[in-house]
Amino acid sequence: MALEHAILVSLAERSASGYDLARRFDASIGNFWKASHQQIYKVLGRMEADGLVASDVVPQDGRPDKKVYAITAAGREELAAFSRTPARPEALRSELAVKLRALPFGDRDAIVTTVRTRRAEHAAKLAYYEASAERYYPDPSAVGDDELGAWLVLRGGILAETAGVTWCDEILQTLGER
Amino acid sequence: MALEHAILVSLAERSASGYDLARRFDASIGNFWKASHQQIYKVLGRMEADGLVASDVVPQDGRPDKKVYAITAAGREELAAFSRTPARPEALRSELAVKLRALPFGDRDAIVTTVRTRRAEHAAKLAYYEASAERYYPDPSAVGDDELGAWLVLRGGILAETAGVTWCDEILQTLGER
DNA sequence: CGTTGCATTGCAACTCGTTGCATAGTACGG
DNA sequence: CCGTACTATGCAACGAGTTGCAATGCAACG
Repeated sequence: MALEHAILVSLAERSASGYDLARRFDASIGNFWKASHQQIYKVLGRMEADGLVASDVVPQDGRPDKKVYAITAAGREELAAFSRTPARPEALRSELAVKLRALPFGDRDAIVTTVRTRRAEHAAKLAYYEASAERYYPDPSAVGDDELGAWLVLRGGILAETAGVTWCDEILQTLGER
Repeated sequence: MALEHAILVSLAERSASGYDLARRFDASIGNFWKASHQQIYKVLGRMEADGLVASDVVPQDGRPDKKVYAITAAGREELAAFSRTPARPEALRSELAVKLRALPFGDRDAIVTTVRTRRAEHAAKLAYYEASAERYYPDPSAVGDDELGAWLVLRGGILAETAGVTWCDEILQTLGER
């Protein structure tokens, strides 16, 4: 389970409440690892029971209390141990691929529409990633050592989304020709 | 749930037993949608109860009996309906990305080793896809209409694996320089 | 003859993640 | 004043998928 480790990374960078984490997952970290707030609360509870994180209730005025979580020494150890385990090959699951193979048995126009939508999604993410890169790392050779991971992940996102756009274009062109 | 639909596609192309399906998923279809044999048997059972597939026990000599599944009319309808529904955005999950963000808190050398392994996996898959393309579709402009889906999926695999290799190379180069 | 491996089906227990719902106070626009 | 939206936490039920195990019989290897 890598959600646990994604949370540990996020908390190692900065302590946060479950709510904060959910928003971070919606933004930066969620670009490569999605999680709903329910899942985050659930996992945080177990992680606290396991001693990987510790919480501190912070009262606020005008708002509900916050439970701010911080990573513990055991959590840092777990994170280091995680970095030492080899990543197992990722199971890729492409619903679009299933739909494409369903071409002879399905509705061609509907599938084309789906591909167009998918293309737009890839293009939007790509634009977002490129804007982030431009904004935070205008000079790639000057990226600090502690930002290196984030920068490389961003690069991965750009490469993946570019490939996604290219694929969709190829599909649309091929299907358009026939 | 798209496993159901991947099975329907596979059975629409040709009837098969659960065991056969598991092997197909290990080979062609599994390149974009993995499934274990247990999962396949479970889903097949439910699909039969739902009337999407029908089974026929075929005795064999020297081997256990086979339960050969065929798609039903209702199954074909379901497949057509599936092709009409828009695919929802895929949640990408990259364990490698989590490890990269863990760089400042983990073991750099171990992460580099992981990336090397991952690069080799991407390269192997890419070589396999390219060999398949060369073998089955030597002339892309001559791909038949009924093979179109499979061909486009193969192209998607090639694009994705190429992007994976490129990403790994970038990571290794960047980390090697520092 | 024993072991390993293939062919074939399946169950049980578990983890991971999703969906839907509940609660509760504050703030803001119409 | 009413509805909507944001901050904040969480439970319950379900569905999807993994891991581990079991059974049976044949073939091939050593």
